[in-house]
Amino acid sequence: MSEYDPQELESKWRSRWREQGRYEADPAGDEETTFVTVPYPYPSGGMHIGHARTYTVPDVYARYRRLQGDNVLFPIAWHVTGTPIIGAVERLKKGEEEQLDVLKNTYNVDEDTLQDLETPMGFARHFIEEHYKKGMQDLGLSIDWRREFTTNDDRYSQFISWQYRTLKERGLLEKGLHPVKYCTNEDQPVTTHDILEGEEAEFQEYTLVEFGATIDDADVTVPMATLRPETVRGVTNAYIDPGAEYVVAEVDGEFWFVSAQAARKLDLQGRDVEVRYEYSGEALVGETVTNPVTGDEVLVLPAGFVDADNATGVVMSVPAHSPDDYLALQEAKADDARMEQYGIDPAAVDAIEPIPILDIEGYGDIPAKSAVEDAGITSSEDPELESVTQDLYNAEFHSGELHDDYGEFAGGVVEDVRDEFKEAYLGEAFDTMQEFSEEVVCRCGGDVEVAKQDTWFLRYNDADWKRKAHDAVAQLDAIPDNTREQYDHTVDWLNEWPCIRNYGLGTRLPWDEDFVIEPLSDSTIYMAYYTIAHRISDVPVEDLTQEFFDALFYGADAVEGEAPEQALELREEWDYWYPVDYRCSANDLVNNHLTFFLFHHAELFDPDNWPEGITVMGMGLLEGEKMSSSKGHVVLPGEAISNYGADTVRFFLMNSAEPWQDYDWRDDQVETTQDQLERFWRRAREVVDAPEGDRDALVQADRWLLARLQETVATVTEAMENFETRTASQAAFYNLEEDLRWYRRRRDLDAPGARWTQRRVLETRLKLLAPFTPFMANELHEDITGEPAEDAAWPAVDDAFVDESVLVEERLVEDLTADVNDIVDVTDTDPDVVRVYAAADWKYDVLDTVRDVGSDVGQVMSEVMSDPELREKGNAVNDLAQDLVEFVRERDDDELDALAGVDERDVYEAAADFLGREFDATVEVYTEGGDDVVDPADKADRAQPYRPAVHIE
RNA sequence: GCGAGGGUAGCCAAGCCAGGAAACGGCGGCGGACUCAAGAUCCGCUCCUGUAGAGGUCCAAGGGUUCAAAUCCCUUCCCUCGCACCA
Repeated sequence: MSEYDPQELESKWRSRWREQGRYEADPAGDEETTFVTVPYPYPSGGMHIGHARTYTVPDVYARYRRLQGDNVLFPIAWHVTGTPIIGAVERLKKGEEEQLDVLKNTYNVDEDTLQDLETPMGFARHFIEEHYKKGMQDLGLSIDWRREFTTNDDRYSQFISWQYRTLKERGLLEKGLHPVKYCTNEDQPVTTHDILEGEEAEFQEYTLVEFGATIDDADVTVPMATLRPETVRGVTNAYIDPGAEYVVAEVDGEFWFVSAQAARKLDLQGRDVEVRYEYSGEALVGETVTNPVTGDEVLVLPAGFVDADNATGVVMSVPAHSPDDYLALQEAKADDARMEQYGIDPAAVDAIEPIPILDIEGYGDIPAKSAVEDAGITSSEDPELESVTQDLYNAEFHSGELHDDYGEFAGGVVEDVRDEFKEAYLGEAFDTMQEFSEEVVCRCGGDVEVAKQDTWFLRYNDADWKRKAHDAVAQLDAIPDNTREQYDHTVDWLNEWPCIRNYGLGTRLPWDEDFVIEPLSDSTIYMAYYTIAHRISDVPVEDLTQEFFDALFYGADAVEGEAPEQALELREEWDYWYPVDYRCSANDLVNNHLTFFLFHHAELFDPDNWPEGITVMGMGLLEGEKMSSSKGHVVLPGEAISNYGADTVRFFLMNSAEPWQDYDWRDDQVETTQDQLERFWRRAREVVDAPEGDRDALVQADRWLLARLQETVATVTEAMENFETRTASQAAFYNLEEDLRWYRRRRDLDAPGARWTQRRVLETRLKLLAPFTPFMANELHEDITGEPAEDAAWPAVDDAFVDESVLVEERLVEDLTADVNDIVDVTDTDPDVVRVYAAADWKYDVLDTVRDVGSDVGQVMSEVMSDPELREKGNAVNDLAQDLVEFVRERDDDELDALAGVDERDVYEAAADFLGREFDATVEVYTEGGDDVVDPADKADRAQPYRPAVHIE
């Protein structure tokens, strides 16, 4: 194959790998093992180029470790747990346009196939086979395909059941009430995907301040909802919507006056609610209510802005700290008629004054007043009010200091004391209820409310468990290293995690089949399942008992009586591969999946089997923008590969950024990459087809290139160890290419020594590139040596070619060439003669002195001036010493030592022919002050050690 | 707001941890070589000034430490990601 035809080349290697089962890995001798994993894909849609990188990073590492002689396992499976696939199928069955558009136009599903997608597993199967699996195979991922499974498989479920029974036995699962999104129309919990409006809504916990009131001669509680419980001492009055429906309901045995909607919500939130009487809001207007904290009696005023459908429908007013309340109070004071209409004495309203409860810098004594006045706001309709309010709330939260009457909380900053303050009154003056931050509507059109449901939690807040998780973080190779603190932070921050859902694919909770274990909770230790996935199918499902997995993971001693033999056989597989060496994953999973992964390993396995490393990956952009399958803004791997070839796609993805950095797929850049690979191919073919050459005929330029090659090998190897795919591929491809560019100028490429050198460089380079562009590299390597690169060994630095002095010598020639070039450029002359003057001997003596004495110019001078011969030269020595101090400072000792062994004049004489060709001129080399020196322009004395003077004419 | 990361020439991007070169590469642009021509390839230039390899001004902004700062410290501004029951 002489033309570069990636499609033909790549399909040939794909079938070869498939036929050979090339990447099927089994326990063998006692060689090193490497086990890399990547989160199994979720096939609720197709694969795009962003996924391609996620899977290529571990593949590149896997291929690298194989070249290093490891037995490498790289498996994959399919995550189908949960509701997204089910949701997608439902939208398809309903004939939703957007969904059909994505399926047909983005993922090219044809009309006939659509009906196969109408069952969840049918849907998943389609995307697994037609997109993910095909995409992965086209990319040339070195996956052991015998081990694939889905998380809906019976045997997998038995494994997950074992995990959850074990956690329950260890007290790490707990049952409790938890807020969920609940559709009041369908009477069931809903997920984000079911929500039409308010997808971003958050759960908010309101504090209910239990004011006392008397209604129809009966004592009732009027719970007023607030997000700022600490303002309770600043309440001057309350507001209610006089036209809305309210009720007195018995809530957990107490009589509460709340809006009709609030009574229903409280019912959903696990309260025992019985509605006893119905009222309109007006019933409370003009009454007084008693502040449970201060004992103050305050007036209830009518207000249209109160929303009976938010929280309890009754709010307390804190005009000193809420711009809204302040303005509402001003408006109430100004509207005597309205007050009278509700039977309220306007004088009583006029008497209401704001009560400040905290101090903040930058605002007056009454912050809400000064905030409103400074902004020139006079009406509650002013659009600027919202941002003024937000600013004040932020300022109060972060820097407001509570007044003295707050007792133990006095002087405290709101941010620090709010929760404690609230805690102190809970059960007495305070209660709580949940509410969304915005309105939420179900796709069915029904109203979604917060409901509390019995749920099972994973107790990530367990102190012992947290400690073990921290230990797992501590022994982890976190790549990049700054992710380590993110794991620690997440471990500390994680609280109880509800680990079940009401419906969806996956594993049923073993002791309560109504619930299914949710996706982030059934994917924490499944890497262990890979080690046995291809053999566990020989075990009948019913034999996969608790004892079976106990024996498998904890050994024969962990079970009473005879351990199942098959379990012990599988245990050997597990022992052989575990632990996971590296898990490669997206950086947005640090906060949940990856930390869960650490938690569960830390609990269920010994430290020896804890994960050894995690590499996180950055986001992919497409032409500078976020990819989005719903907008069709994606590139499918299949398209990219058929346009450019898999090697180009892989190389671009690995080379454009390090794995943890964000990268940008840009078509023009990918095209350039393809051109570069094609150029590489052409050049490589020339070398392959040329005679082998002769190692004994090496000259300076050959030794230089071979020395550079050794540096490259060292750089690439170190980078590969650290997952620095960009550094590695840049060094192996671009940096070496630059060296070759110089080499081609310097050397007659047909000379036997050059032939040998080029072959050696190519062969080594193909091995270095094999993890990145396996198709091309294997093909060329096989052409040149008879075996594919992947069957060879990773190159080691060859000491025979490590040569610092040849490197510095060549550097002198490069510098000289660049200098002459500069002069030619600036003077705009085409030289006939180039004269090069190496520095006089005494100048090297000054250099030696500088090296001995150090960088203090004064000291260097006094040393130098003690030599009478040098003293004669006066200023020239002074200038030189200054320059040489700089020169020495900028170089390390190795380089200076190497330079010290170089005879500059010899180097320039040897390069004279080359320079002559470069500039089409005669090149003459002299030594400054030599007997034969020809120096018409008086340039020679400008020579410095390793910086020859130059004259052109 | 909290946690993490970032702001480098027209664009992408390295250097920053271990201070010492107008600052690696690539793309784009300009000029030249080769060619009938195009493509490919090769060479040079691409912050400002400059007919001798130089000088000047630079790494978000401002201040500081140092003989020396893109790099260390402080302040400010801006951007990205995450902040949970979505996977």
